[in-house]
Amino acid sequence: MYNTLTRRKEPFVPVHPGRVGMYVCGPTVYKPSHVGHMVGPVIFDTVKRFLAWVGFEVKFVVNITDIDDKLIIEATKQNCTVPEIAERVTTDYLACLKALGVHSIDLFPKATDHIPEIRAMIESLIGKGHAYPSCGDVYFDVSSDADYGKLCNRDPEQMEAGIRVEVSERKKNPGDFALWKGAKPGEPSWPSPWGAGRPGWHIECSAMSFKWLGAPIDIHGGGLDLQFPHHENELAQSECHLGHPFTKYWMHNGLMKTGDKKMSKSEGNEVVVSALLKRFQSEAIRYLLLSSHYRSPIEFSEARLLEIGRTLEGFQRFFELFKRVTKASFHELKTMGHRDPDRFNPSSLEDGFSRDMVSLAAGLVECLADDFNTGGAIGSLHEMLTRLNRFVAESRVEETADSGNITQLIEGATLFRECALLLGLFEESVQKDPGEKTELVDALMTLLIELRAQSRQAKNFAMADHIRKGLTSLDIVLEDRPGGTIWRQS
RNA sequence: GGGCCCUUCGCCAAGUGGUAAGGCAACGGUUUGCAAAACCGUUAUUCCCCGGUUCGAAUCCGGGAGGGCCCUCCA
Repeated sequence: MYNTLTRRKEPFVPVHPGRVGMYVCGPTVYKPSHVGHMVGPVIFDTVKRFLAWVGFEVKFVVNITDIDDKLIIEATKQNCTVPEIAERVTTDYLACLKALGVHSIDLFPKATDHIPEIRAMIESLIGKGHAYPSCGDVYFDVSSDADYGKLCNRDPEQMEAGIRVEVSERKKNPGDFALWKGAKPGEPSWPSPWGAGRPGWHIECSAMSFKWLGAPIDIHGGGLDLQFPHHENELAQSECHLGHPFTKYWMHNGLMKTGDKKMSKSEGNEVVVSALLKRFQSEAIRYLLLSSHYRSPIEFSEARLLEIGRTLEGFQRFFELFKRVTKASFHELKTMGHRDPDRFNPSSLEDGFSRDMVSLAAGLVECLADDFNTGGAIGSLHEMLTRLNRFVAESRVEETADSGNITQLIEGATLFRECALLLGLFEESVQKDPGEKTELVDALMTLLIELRAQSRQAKNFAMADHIRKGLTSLDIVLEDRPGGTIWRQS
């Protein structure tokens, strides 16, 4: 995997054999999640799926930052309390994750539940000479850390030249950052040796990651925009506190763009997930996020989502075909759920369908093993789909219902499902716009299909085509399959 | 001023020294009464440009052009 700290790909060797601790920076919960917030969770969910499948025991933690200046401002604006905002936005965030198939996060610790740990860490940093109280605040002293800037490869002096915010009088060096912020009247606060206040922005992640994952942890992830200052500062304060490394592998995902600009709450160009989910299937959103490499920027557009919708229909049709032929539901196929080297070894098989499927699956695994190349893996998924469809066509299993072929088809589809689940795709069957399809519609369709079948039998193709064209104008497509005519809404 | 990164078919996109995956779109073919779906085939002798290294480069090095992100709000 690519490690931001070393700026190159490295073999993944966890700190403790067999176990992996992964911490990903979650949201500051002051505004509903936009699609950009989903990139990291979906990527790291996939990372965990893969690592777990390979055999590691993975603990995956995503924090919720529920106290911050932004929350205080938002609460004032909405005339409610900070916890109310935090609660509401957190609920939205969790619902979005669930919709996108992000199920692998083990814990969502909240900053406000870790004030004692945060205070203790600040005390330790002051004790070691890395931090100093100043007018009710406490700052981290950047000049006390010789390594400062190592994550982002930056020289503190050079950074001053590009500084674009006012430097507070309370700081010793312009690069110093707040560990603790004294409260102004009316602001939410907690007692501390430096006066009532709240934690600064970066300290909560350090404190929570130590508490829930220990140190050093294996993987620390987040968006590219967190690299500086958030992660640089986390790294500095953590290593000064610990006296040893904080994180072995740093992973950063690319940012989402709209119209060539970064999507962000402050740009005001964000596409809110909950609204998007009303108009597009969640699967298409997940597919979009996984279709390019996680370190690249992703351009968001509805046109692209629509295109992916067409792509997904091809998979959907296969699942329906699979059910018609095997009488089994693709979404209920039992997979192994872990790596079995024998099953991913094509050389042990004779030429043919099974061998092709295994070799495509092995290719997919190789993609994921190479810095989580989900785009390449999706390519393999498409090739597997084509191979499955080709098998159905060549074996004529739809007409013959040959039991040997059915067994092979089920095996192939099971392998495909195992691969798709590594990406979190096709987990559940997609119900297409329910409500339209009622018993009455079903009965009427059966009648029309029967009438058309009779017309065709009588060679009255004009009538048969009239029926089909009429249905087409109602967005209903008929397909004459070997086992009879089927219909679907387009 | 400094740091990081990107540029591959009409669009999206994989590929990190061994001779260009995949998707969408388009066009042929098989199939079909005709369709639909599916399958097969075609669509980049070429990877922003110019040099260099190498038996061999989209991949490495140097230079140039264009674009993005970051330098204390951000996933």
